[in-house]
Amino acid sequence: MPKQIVICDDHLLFLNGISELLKNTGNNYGIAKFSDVHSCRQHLMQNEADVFICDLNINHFDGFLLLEELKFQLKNTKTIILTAYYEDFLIQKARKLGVNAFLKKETPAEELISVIESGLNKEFYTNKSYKKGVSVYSTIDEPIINKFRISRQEKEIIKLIIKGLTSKEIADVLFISITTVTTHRKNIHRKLEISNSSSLIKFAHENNLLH
Amino acid sequence: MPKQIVICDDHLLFLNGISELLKNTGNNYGIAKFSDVHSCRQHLMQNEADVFICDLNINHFDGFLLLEELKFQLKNTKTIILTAYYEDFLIQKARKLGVNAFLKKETPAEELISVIESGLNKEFYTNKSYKKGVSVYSTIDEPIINKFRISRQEKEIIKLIIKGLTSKEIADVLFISITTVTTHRKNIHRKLEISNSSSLIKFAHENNLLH
DNA sequence: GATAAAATACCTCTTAATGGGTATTGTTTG
DNA sequence: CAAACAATACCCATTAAGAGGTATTTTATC
Repeated sequence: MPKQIVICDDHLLFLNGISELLKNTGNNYGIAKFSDVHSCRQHLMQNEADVFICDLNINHFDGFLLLEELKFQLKNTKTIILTAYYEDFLIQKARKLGVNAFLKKETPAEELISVIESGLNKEFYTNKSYKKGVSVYSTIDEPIINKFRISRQEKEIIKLIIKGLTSKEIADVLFISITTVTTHRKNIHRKLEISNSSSLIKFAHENNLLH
Repeated sequence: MPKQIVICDDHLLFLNGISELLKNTGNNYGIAKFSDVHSCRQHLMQNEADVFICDLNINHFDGFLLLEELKFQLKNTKTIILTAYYEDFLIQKARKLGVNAFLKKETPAEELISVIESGLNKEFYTNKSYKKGVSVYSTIDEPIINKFRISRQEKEIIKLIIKGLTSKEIADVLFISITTVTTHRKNIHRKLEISNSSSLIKFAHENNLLH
């Protein structure tokens, strides 16, 4: 199930840029983007979002106001403030408002994605260089792929399965025998404790091991 | 020959976002991105760029200074200032400095690309409606499912396939015969012009039809 | 150089999926 | 009320995938 992400930022290039960025993570996010508060509010009142990312200063409209207004609609939504203004009092205000994360726009994409992907809990996250006694999302999970000891070639085959290739086609593009592909698929299934390719693809998507 | 574009902005998300945006235009741009002035300067002194996009305020370093410093290296380069600060005096300053365009970050991607693609001349461009300030923009990626005439039950079955269920299991949870499930799968394949469940899942993810 | 891990490949058997049909019963809609 | 669509269900045959093995070669790694 892809996460539904709503982004509100009046910087169109930023809005489109971040949207492309998230689309290309392979996480298959459903993305709704808004550059004005009004249509964004309307959307959030009618649709449940998993993640809501917003700027603080959207066409001179206070992002905090929007968050307060939509407090009820956003109770099951991870809220992330993404802004150029990272003053301590703003961070504290966000925290009190129940915002889940406060990120500056200098944040590396990896960090943003890890915040998006971490479970919705009631902890508060902000960029590490600005933590002052605030709790930080505890773990940036090390690649699950290592945990399951999926090898390079196995990973390669997973990618091709996800692309929709059959074992025969995979054998052809990797210049190996179809029986070898079969063996790899078998080993992958054993390691991940699954028994069909749909579950494999599900696993791959959930654990973000697709590039 | 693909255009070589150099981008300098300390907002990493913006930097990466805009980079993805430009990569996905199909214009085959060569893109070098920098979040600090020093490595950017070094790059520009050694490599010729077709387009140089920079912020004015890169880690508190004045973008104008960088442009002045590199005036000689940039004589054949289209220079674009892309910034959140669009004060009149900044625009005039940029103009005097020989900058080719001054864009605010609210600029639509199309406008940026058209500036990049327009020939290098000595004219000066800035956003036409920059006094008005209100650029409204919102899109929600509309379900492609209607286009392919996937029915409610077919969609239900797609969702269960994605969950990793077999036809037998799907039949059980939907209280229908396994042959019915088979028929539905067949019809789905025909409509989407695919021939295995991996491709189906890929399609579903790409077109965001899983919720 | 020994050992472990990875990659290769085959055999056999079973189960699942796919693609070609046909056909009945509702449901919706112009 | 027809016509179109959706949902149901079965037949047939073929192909693909999955699960149990075994086994050789190549590649790291200690």
